[in-house]
Amino acid sequence: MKKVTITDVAKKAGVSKSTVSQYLNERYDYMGEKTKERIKSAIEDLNYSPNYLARSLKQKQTNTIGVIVANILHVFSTHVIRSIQDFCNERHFHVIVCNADDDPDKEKQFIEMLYAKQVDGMIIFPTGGNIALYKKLTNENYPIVFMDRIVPDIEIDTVLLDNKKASLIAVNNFIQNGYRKIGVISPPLIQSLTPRIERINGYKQALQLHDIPLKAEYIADTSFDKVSVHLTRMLNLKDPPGAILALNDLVLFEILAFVKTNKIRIPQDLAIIGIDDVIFASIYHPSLTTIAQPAFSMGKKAANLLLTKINNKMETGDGGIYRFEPALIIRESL
Amino acid sequence: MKKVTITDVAKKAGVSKSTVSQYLNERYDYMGEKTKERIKSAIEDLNYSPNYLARSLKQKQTNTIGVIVANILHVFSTHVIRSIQDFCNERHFHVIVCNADDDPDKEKQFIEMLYAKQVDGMIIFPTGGNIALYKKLTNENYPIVFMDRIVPDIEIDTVLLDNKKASLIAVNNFIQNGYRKIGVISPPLIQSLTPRIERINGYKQALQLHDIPLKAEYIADTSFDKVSVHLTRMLNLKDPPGAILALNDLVLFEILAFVKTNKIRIPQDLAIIGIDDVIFASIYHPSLTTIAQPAFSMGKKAANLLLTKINNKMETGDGGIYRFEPALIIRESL
DNA sequence: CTGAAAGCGCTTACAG
DNA sequence: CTGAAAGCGCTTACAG
Repeated sequence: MKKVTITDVAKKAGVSKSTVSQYLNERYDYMGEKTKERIKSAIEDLNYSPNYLARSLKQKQTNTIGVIVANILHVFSTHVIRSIQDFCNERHFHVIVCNADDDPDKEKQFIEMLYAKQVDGMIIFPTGGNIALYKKLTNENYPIVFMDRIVPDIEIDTVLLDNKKASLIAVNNFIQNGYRKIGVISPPLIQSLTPRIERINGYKQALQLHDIPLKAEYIADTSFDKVSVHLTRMLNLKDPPGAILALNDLVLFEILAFVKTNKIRIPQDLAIIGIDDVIFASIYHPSLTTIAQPAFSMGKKAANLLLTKINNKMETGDGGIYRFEPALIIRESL
Repeated sequence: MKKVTITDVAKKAGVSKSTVSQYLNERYDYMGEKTKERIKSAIEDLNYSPNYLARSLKQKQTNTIGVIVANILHVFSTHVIRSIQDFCNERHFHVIVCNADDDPDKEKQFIEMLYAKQVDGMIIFPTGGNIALYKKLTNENYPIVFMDRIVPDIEIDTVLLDNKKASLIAVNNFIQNGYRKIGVISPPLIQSLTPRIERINGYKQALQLHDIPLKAEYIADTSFDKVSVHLTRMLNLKDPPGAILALNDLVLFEILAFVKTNKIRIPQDLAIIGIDDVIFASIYHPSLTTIAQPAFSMGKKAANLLLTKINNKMETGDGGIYRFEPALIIRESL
């Protein structure tokens, strides 16, 4: 079953390959009607489907982009990916998604693979562990957009949440509702992970603005499997927090698991706000007040920035930072 | 910023392109040590990265597969995709995911695009609306695996849940717990959507096995936005059901939303089992008894079948049906 | 209005 | 042990 090529079509239609190619690319400018017809029916008869690989090789454009996500387990990643796909598919771009699993080595491999496959550009949730590689790509003007995390000293457009504001809003909301003993649980505070750092800073700043002294015992920075340990510790303090800010969806999940096994009542025993609007927030009992990231807008923005770069062959971008507004969704958990 | 090609490397190393190519493909059989070294350092000096597009064109293999999912909103789809990706990435295959959105036209477009891009094979959650196209591909021995849905009269390997059994297990569990008035809510029963049809049949069969007469009023087949309407109707029956089987995750979600707004207590007022083990099942209050699909094994199986076909250039498969066992996860919702 | 020719960046028999 | 040549399936100036 050998594939039918443009040569077969040309032969069948009694014209040259060039003419068939013109036809395929809709450059009809000077093409005779009968020629068009003959090519059309030859294509149908032979059931010809052009080989985009060959075209891409020649045109140096694959109409494909790569997305390398640091960790696919976050709802945020999922939503961003979906929105990138929607945006790109409408514009006849394909997207290849890779999950780096927070591992810089994997990230490196994926970047190199995608690059070798000649994808026209990449949207990366950077692990932060491949500075040299990021630099190399920007130096040669390769289209890249970063998502969610800022990499210092690199001139790449970056789309992310106004993370500090997310925490500010959350803490303010607690305070407005009468809570002053406010704890926070964060995943490990690694310097390169912008959202965590900024959110913790926002939390601290918000307390200071309200003249509430920071308490180290109210702050936990922990891997997911140890969330319950820290909660136990906090809630057994002489003066335990009455409210907890969950720094992201996975932390929130662990907190809710803890709450369930320990029969803690929300919000009577513990008020909760989570950053990331998890899908079950509205049906949970009580429904959960959350800070939503506009993941769809953010994905769309990143895709738009990238495709614009690809189409205009502009410089890789000025390292602009595009901040998106978090949205407080008030429900019943405080 | 022109790209460096194999010709540049050859020139720099003072050998021919052929030799560089041999080197790249690790055919060192007869290659002199000094030659190897020279090529190696030339590659490093020039920062050369081979163009896989050109290689693919020549070798007629792209090391990329396509996945076309009927509807990405289901957890099941998400998990299957993740598992396909993991499996493929380990084997240095890339995957391009497309969401057909339950629209046969979109599905057709995606199939044709992916085909034109020369992906080595596809895993499809078929909408069922493109029989001619599926046939065409199998006729030319193109590697395809179907997921989740059976398309009649087509010889394509298909991986799916033992759906009937899923319902049987659920209904049996209700009965063992003393429930005999058991309702079911299903998304629209379109003939081509195997899971729904089989699950409804399983539900009916299970009742018959226990000599419980079927009641049409206990069965709702409805779009998601009308789930609450049907629930209202059912629960206002003179003899309302005391238990409800949610046929998939999205239906379950709607039921839980209804339960919340109407302050219905689970399981006292209504017992629930959902097919699909939603992520929040364990932390929900009460935690939810579900029937889990082994989505990861299923994705892996599909990927494995496909890659085997691709590597062996075997016939497109005998139309084997690979059924996976549903697993009852007992929690507290009945 | 259409065709011949060169070329995209590789790989692969084959010759020596 | 290495190189010249042909070819993968397209596109694109350019000639006529």
